Amino acid sequence: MNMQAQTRKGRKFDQVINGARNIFLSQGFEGASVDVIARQAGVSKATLYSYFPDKQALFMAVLNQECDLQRRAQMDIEFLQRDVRDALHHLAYSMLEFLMSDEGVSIFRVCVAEAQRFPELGRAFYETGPSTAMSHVAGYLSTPKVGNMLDIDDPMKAADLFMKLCRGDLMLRRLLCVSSEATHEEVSEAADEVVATFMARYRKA
Amino acid sequence: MNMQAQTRKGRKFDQVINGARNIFLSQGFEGASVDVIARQAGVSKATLYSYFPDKQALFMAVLNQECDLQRRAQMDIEFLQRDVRDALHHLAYSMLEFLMSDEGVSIFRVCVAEAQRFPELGRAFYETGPSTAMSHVAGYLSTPKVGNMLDIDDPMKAADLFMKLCRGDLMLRRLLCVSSEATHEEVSEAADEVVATFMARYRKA
DNA sequence: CAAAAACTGAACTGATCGGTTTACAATCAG
DNA sequence: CTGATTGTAAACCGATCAGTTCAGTTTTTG
Repeated sequence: MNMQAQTRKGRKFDQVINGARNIFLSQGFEGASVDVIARQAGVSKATLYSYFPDKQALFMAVLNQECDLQRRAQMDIEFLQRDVRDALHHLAYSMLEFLMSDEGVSIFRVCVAEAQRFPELGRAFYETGPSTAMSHVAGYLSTPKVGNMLDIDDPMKAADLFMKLCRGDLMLRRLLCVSSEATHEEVSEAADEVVATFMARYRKA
Repeated sequence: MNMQAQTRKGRKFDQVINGARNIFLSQGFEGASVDVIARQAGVSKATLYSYFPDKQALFMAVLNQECDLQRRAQMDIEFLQRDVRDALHHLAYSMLEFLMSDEGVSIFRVCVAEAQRFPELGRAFYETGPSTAMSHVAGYLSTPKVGNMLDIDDPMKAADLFMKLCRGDLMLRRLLCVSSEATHEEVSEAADEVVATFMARYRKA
């Protein structure tokens, strides 16, 4: 039997979560009405409430799932066997691509907006998102291959710098809806700048 | 007569704006109820509605005022007659202090949260806040005094870097309510790091 | 002091919200 | 087929919300 997960508690579970995801990420918590979520999910309100005790629980479930997605998305950073400069560029590029995507911007926006109302949420997002990403980068920066090329005393601090460099004006403009999705060229150029600055800061004396 | 400004249209105008500011900045737009705002302002709801046609107009008025404050706060960055390294440190420190303050975090949070719902808002905040700040920094970086010390080809790009360096993990943790207000030591240390990285990137060849 | 302007408090409207209930239909397991 | 599970649609509840109204009080002004 391969239906142990699908039929866990009802057929429409995924519909509910996905519908809620769409609405919450675009409207925020207060802005999203349960009726609209149910309609978007193609599900009756009663069904929705048979899965989740209340709106808040549904919200947290959506964000938790999103945090898991974030976590998994960072796993493919591991194949960094190449030249250090190339690897850093690849790292910066894929990080920028996620940060600038509609999905990345939406999640970040919602988490920042609701962090006060839902204290656990902000922490959970930080841990599964930026924090683990930073750890991964720090891990790579501790590699002997990198050590041969750059003079990094504090890998965590260096990883923080690397991520700072990725969150520039480009991302700010997206968060504030000043500009829409960036072109591949803009992103690649930004990644170049990240690498240039990072290597300048940690070049061997 | 010194009451030309106080009595412009009614005595309670400032009370209304200040009350609304408190509630909007801490609760967001949807989360703030007009009754609560009126109570916080020490004013009747009827009075509030005699000043502003609706909740949205009040919200925009508050944020516009806040943008003006931001603009004015950056004017005192001008006294930069000292040593370049000192000036950059001073710049970074005061910028970090604002970014990390309760006020700075609240404004940023609300603007990011409501940028989709109020398209003008995101742009207005970006222009009066980060954008003008960046221009000011770029202006300073174009100074001959700086030119003697550093090799800056594109001042705007350099200013973007400078500001990126200020928005690090420290600020992210505040936005997501992972940690509360930072100590002066942390801020000063962060400012050191900003200057070190910036000067490494743009050192004379 | 007197008239005008500003303000109050409370009641009220109509809409929307989160959440529940009910009476019924579809699906599925044995 | 049968009976239990799962889902639906719509009405419904109490609360809250933005915004209005109004009769009466306070403040300003001349």
